[in-house]
Amino acid sequence: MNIGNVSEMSGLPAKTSRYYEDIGLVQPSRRENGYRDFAVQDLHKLAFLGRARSLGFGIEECRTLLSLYEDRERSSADVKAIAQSHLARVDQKIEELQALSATLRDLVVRCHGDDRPDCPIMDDLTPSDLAETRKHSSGTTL
Amino acid sequence: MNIGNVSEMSGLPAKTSRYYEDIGLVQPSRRENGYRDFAVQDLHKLAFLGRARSLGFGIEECRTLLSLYEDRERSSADVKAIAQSHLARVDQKIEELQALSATLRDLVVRCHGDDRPDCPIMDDLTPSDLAETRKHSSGTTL
DNA sequence: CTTGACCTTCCAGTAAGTGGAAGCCCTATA
DNA sequence: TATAGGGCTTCCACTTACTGGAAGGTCAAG
Repeated sequence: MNIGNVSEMSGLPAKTSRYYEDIGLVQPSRRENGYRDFAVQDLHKLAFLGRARSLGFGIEECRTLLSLYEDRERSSADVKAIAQSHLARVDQKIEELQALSATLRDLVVRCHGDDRPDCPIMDDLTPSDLAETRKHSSGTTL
Repeated sequence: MNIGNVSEMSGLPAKTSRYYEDIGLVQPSRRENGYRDFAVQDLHKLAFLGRARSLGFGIEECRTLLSLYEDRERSSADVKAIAQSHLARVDQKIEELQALSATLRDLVVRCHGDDRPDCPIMDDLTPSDLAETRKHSSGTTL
């Protein structure tokens, strides 16, 4: 199967399938002309990866999930543990964003939003206490 | 003021201040020995940037906010518009993550999590309908 | 034979920094 | 005065998970 068909059937862009080969998630064989020749199993793997990625699993988690996926003997506990830790990260991120949303909403409500320079958003961004220690929690990834 | 002091007082790592100089957010002067010499205004700007970043504003938004911050004549409407559009993105992201959380939670609950290979998470990740079109919404940024 | 679609590789760029190496500069102490 | 340390400099590479694009080979149709 050519990469174009795989792309169509898996929903992944061709570039992504090539990238997944680069990082060793799939190993399609090659034809004499150099074209990749994807087996049905590769297609399944790619579709699996697409689903897992759309659920927010990171690439390395996907790699683990994929090895579990291929292991007919794997325990469901292994899979569950990964999903649970991912869920915890997602929920944590939601909390952070909700706090952020509340702050922004408050700022936006308090800002009259006319052509006067006076603005509570700016006031809030302008710190009086410069030595305050702030955590850069916005950098947390999923 | 040396970069170390600025780092301490602004809460930003020294590397970040250098990076912000690289991308033109601050322009500290230099001493004869090549050391950066930050003025109090630079310190204020960096602290402002730290706050704005921790509220999730992107660098380019920060650049705009900073120019508004420096413009004593700017209208609060300009600032409000940026904050509002950012708030909308944050809220959108929260919704996406909540949907994700619900899906993951459901999967985790349904998985018995023992040493049997049978696992609803895997089943769910294994698509029966390969031609289904899925959006890769997980890639949305704030 | 040519056109156009499809395939290949490689390079570069994204966001926003972070880590590390090599090498000055400055100050204090033995 | 020599040296040790800490702070400062630049530059390069790495991070995540791709995506865009250029240059060029392959294939099927007209």
